[in-house]
Amino acid sequence: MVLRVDFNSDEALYMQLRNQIIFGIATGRIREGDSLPSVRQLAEYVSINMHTVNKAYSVLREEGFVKLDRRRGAVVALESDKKRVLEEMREEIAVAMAKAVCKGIGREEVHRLVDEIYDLFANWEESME
Amino acid sequence: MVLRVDFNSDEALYMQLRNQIIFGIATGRIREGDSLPSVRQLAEYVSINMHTVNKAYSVLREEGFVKLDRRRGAVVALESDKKRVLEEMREEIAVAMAKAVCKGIGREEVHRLVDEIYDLFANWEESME
DNA sequence: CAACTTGTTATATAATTGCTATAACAGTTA
DNA sequence: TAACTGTTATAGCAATTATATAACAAGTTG
Repeated sequence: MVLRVDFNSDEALYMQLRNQIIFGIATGRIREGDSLPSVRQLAEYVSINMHTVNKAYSVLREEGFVKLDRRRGAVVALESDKKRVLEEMREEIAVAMAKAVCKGIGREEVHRLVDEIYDLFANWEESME
Repeated sequence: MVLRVDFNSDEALYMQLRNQIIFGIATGRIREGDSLPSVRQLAEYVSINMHTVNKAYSVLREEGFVKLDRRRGAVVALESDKKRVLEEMREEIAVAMAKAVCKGIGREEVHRLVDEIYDLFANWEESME
C-alpha cells in the first residue's frame, strides 16, 4: 500500500501516517497479521525522520491497531472494546454533527453520508489508488 | 448559557469555547440574532486572556456562525452552504468512521449513534445543565 | 561467531502553536 | 467626554512537532 505525507498540510506528519494506516485497514488493503514497514524503512521511503514514524506506530499501538514487536516490527492486531470504541466515536463526531445541525442538515442527510463512506470502504478497489 | 473552560484538557482553550458555542446553537440555547458576550467580558468571566476569546470568535466567523460587529460584538448569524458543510463533515468524520470499521462497528450502529446525538440536540432541556 | 536488522531510549536543536501580557487605536454608545 | 466595542501590534513563555545523532539490547541471518 502506498503511503505519502504532505509537508504543506497543517496536520502533523505522524497523524497523517496514522490516518492513512487506519484507512488502509478499513478498506482491507492492510489485513490483520500483516507487518508494517520498519520505522527506518518507512522513514526513508517518505523522507521523514525515524522518530516521526515511531510516534505514528506508538499512537496506533495505544489505540489498539497494532502490536510492536522487536522481531517483526509493527504487526496489525485489532483489539476491540466495542463500548469504548463507540464512546470515542461519539466524542469525535459530536462537534461535526452540532455544526451540521446549526447549518440545517437533517439526520437523513447524515445517514446518507455515513452510508456513502461505508460504501467507499467496502467497495475499495486497487484501481482507485 | 454557561460557558466554562477546562485548563487540564489537551484541547486548546479557544477550541473549547468554539465548540461550546456551536453546541449552544445546535441545542437552541443560543439563537440566530443573539449577541455573544464581548471578548473582554467573556475573558474575565472564564479567567482567560482577551485574545484567546477573540480567536474563538474569529474561528466562528470564518466558519460562518457569527458576524463580528464593532457595535454589537459577536452576533449569531448562520451562513449555510449545504454542499460545503457536508464536504467538511465528510472530512471530519471519515477517520472516526474508519476507526469504527476496523473495530467491527456496523453501519446500523453508527446510524443509531447519529440518531442518539440528534435526539440529544433536539430534546435539550435547561434542566440538563 | 560476526554483521545486520529490529524497536527503544537519550539528548539536543529549531520551528510552530497556544496562551498570556500590555498597549494603543478607531469606531460606537450613552 | 467617558465608557464601551473589535482590532492590531509587540513581546515573552511553554508545549508540541520534527529533526539530527547516537547508542543499546534482542532477534535474525550469513
